[in-house]
Amino acid sequence: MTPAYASPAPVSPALARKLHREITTWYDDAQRDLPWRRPDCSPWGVLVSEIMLQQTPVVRVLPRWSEWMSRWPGPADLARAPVADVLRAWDSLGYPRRALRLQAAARAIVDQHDGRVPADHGTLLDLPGIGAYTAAAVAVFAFGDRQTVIDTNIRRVHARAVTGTALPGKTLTAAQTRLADQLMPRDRELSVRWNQAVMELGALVCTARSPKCGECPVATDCAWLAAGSPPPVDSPTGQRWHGTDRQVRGAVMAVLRSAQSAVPEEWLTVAREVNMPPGSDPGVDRPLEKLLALEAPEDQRRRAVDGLVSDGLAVRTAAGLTLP
DNA sequence: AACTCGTGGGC
DNA sequence: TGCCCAAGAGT
Repeated sequence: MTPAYASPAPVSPALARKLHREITTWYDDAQRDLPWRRPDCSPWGVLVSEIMLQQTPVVRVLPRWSEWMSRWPGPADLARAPVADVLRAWDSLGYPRRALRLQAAARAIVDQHDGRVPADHGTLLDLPGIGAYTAAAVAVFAFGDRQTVIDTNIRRVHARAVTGTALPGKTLTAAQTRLADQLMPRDRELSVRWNQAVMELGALVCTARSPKCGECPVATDCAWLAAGSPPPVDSPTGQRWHGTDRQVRGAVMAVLRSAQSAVPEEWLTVAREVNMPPGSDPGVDRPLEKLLALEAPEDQRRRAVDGLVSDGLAVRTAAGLTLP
């Protein structure tokens, strides 16, 4: 009986060892000098970087991470910070509830783990905002554990080099997890470098668009290249961004971050012809104009505001909306 | 399993 | 310009 699910062809130990050698050797020279990779970076610094890097490019994270770490060097520092300060420090990194969850994780670390970042994968998984990827990443990069790290870069490298497809698809499959496990070096220290190296290869060379196959250390092993670099099978187009609740939420959050005082809710929900607010609150004018310029009806704006309130990203007061 | 949740840069 | 993408998590 053939199982109903597709099982990946096993990777020969010889090929696996060749990939380990070629990619980790490449990494020794090519790796970027990122602050959260330095030996003196604390586990907390690694955790903060991993949360910020969720769906957010490295170049945008770098300055925010540095400010964040000098302001809140440890979990206890962040745990006692005002939420509004946290959301303003998050700035425009996007997905601001990550900032809320990071602070919730800091409080859990203080309350339940004596103020120290847990080293155990399962314990990390229980913290808010930490899923399978981030738990593995912290266990590996902060504590040198042997865990299989699977992010979008690693999935793409595996898809091309081993499976022979251009892109891995949107969701992580069980077959991809099995393949990643198969490819993991048995040796703990090598496995740590392997995780780092494959991720870096995906970020710098084996990129989603215009991969630099001429610079790839495993070009001669690559199943996708050998197959003639077939184009990706087109995936269903996702939701448009223009005119969505998300766009409105983002614009409202930008107003609240820049506001010195509560913002009347009508300013945030009116669709057109607003009496532009008096310039008494310098800084809000620009984000307020951007919000107003969006093509979104009032009911959508109200829905977006309600969503922010129910997510704890904003609070209603008598004077209007503010950060928590 | 399919959706939601921000933001800005590249092509 | 419009679309795709970036060290995902939670529901």
